[in-house]
This record gives sequence, structure tokens and C-alpha cells, in this order.
Amino acid sequence: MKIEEEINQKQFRDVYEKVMVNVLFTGSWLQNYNNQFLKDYDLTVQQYNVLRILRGQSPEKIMLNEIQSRMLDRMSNASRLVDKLKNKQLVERKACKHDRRKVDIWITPLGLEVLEKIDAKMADFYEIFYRLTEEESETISHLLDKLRG
Amino acid sequence: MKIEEEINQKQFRDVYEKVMVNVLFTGSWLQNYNNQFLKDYDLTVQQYNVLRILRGQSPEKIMLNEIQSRMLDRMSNASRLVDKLKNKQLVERKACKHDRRKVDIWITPLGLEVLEKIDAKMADFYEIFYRLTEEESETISHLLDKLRG
DNA sequence: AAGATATATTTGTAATAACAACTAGAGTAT
DNA sequence: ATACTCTAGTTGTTATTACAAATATATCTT
Repeated sequence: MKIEEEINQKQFRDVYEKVMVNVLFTGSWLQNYNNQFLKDYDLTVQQYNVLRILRGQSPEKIMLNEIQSRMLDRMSNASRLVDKLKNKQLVERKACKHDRRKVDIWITPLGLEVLEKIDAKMADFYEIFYRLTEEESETISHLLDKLRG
Repeated sequence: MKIEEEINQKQFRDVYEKVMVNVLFTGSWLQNYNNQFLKDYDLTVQQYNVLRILRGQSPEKIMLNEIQSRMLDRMSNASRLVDKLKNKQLVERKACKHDRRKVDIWITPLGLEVLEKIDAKMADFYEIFYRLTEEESETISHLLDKLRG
């Protein structure tokens, strides 16, 4: 559905206003879609994302700063986000030996297990993306990169 | 900057994962950019958006439901959002005569004034979009429409 | 008209986000 | 060593978001 119909706005001042609205709207739409899917696993998009960052690094440990710099929404509070995951026993945290300002964080076996469960259902989730060809997906990615400068 | 570098992730499982991450990331990035700009006017993106919806309709009144259906982030709470704007005297609200379940909402002269001030600075704000050609903007919009189905 | 159902909005709440202030440890210069 | 500055992370506070439940009015059915 065209963005004009989606938000019931007849027209935009120009294509730039339209693309702005469309990026904002689609981002919000996709985040909702994600959250809906992840609700079964009691995770938010941001929490899931942090778990994936940690898995990508596993079995290496990683510090909070590093997590923050890789997060999709950098405004969320990485420290408390890790807290939540720790409470669910999906990650572990310990002060770094060499530099006691830092904390080492790593994913637990349970965390990996949860991610695997999610992976198993990923095909269903990804279905919507097959509305796009691979080439179209590349095009969006490329142009969004360009927009961010 | 490429999304891979932006979030420091070497690779994605496929182009679909990449486009998902990119849409989420860019949406969040753009929302932050917007909020930063609007901070001078003590408005959030959602509040600004509601004001614009009301201006589009002005001097007609509009009901809450209608606002909600046009919002970019439909999960925000339209009722309390209008509250905030009313406290700032940017909008007015009154129970609808014909159907007392509904409320009529409309933008005040002060609200219009604030929007005009923002308009005056819009050129600065829109600068980033000129990284894209008109054609590229149309392409993004079209493909995002397609993604949402 | 009474009761059931649908619609529009508000309110309660718990979780999360935004932002600033604070704490603690490391590095650096004198 | 002392003072200064920088870095990493935590904590406090307020606003916003997400979701469900409650309220109030309108509409439909019999």
C-alpha cells in the first residue's frame, strides 16, 4: 500500500518529504512487526539484537561500549538492557580484570538456546521480505546508506 | 556509510537480513535527527506530526480516531499526545455535538504559528535529503511501499 | 424499550527511552 | 605523588510507549 494511503495523506510537498515519512513509518512498522514476533520469546527488538551481537562474538567476551556502538537504537540504555538480559539469565557480566572500569559481557548457553529457537522460526518471519527481490533489497540498502551520508 | 560499518557487523546472512537491519537502523537514525531538530520547539516527532495533520485539515476539526489512523507511530498514545499539545495551547479539544463519544480536535493560531516557525527552518533540515536525487527518493518510497505489502 | 454489541476515548500500569548527573578507575603532566 | 583529564559504566528522573481495562455513548436486535 502506498504511503499516501497508509497514513491517509493526499500528497506531500515533494519527494523528499515523502521519503522521510516513508522511512519513519516503515521503520516503526517493522519494529512493531519484529516485536510482535519476539513477544513469544519475551524479548524486545533491542534485547534480541544485543543477544545476536553477543552470539556473533561468542565465546569471546565483549564490553558494554562495544555493544552500544553496534546497537540499532543507540538511544536505548545499554546498561539496563543488559540488566534485563542478565535477569533472564541469557547473558553474564563480570568486571574486566585488566581494566576495572570495563565489564565483560557474554552470552550464556541458555541465551544461545533461545536464539536457536528463534532461528528455527525465522523462515516464517522473513516471509514478508520475499515481497522484494534480492536486487530490490540491495537497492534499498544502498540508498539508505547514501541517505545517512 | 554502509550499514555493515555503521553497526560494525561484518556480514549478514543474506540481503534480506541486511535490508531489515538497515530499515530499522535508518528509521531510528532519522527519528533522532528529527527529534534533535524539533527540540528547539519543544516538540517530539509524533507531536509535530499530529500538528501537521491538524493543519492539513484546518480550519476543519478532526476526531481522535482520525488522528490515530494517520500517525506515523500508531503505538503512541494519541489521547495523551493531544493532551500534551493542549497543555502547550497548540491544539484545542471539545466533545463532538452530534456524537458525544467523539472529540473534535483542531489546531490553534498559536499552533499554526509554531508550525510556520518550523517551516522557516525547514530548508536546513531537509539538507540531508539532497544526498538523494529525486529519482532515488522515489525508488526508496516505492520499494518500502512494496515491502509493507 | 431493554439488552446486547459496537465504537470512541480515557485511564492505569509497567516497561522502556531520553537525557543528565554521578562514580570509579586509568592515563598524563608537572 | 598530586592534580587534571579522559574513559567506562551506573544510576536517577522524567517522559513516552505498549498494552489492557474501564467508561461512556451510540447503534442494532428483538
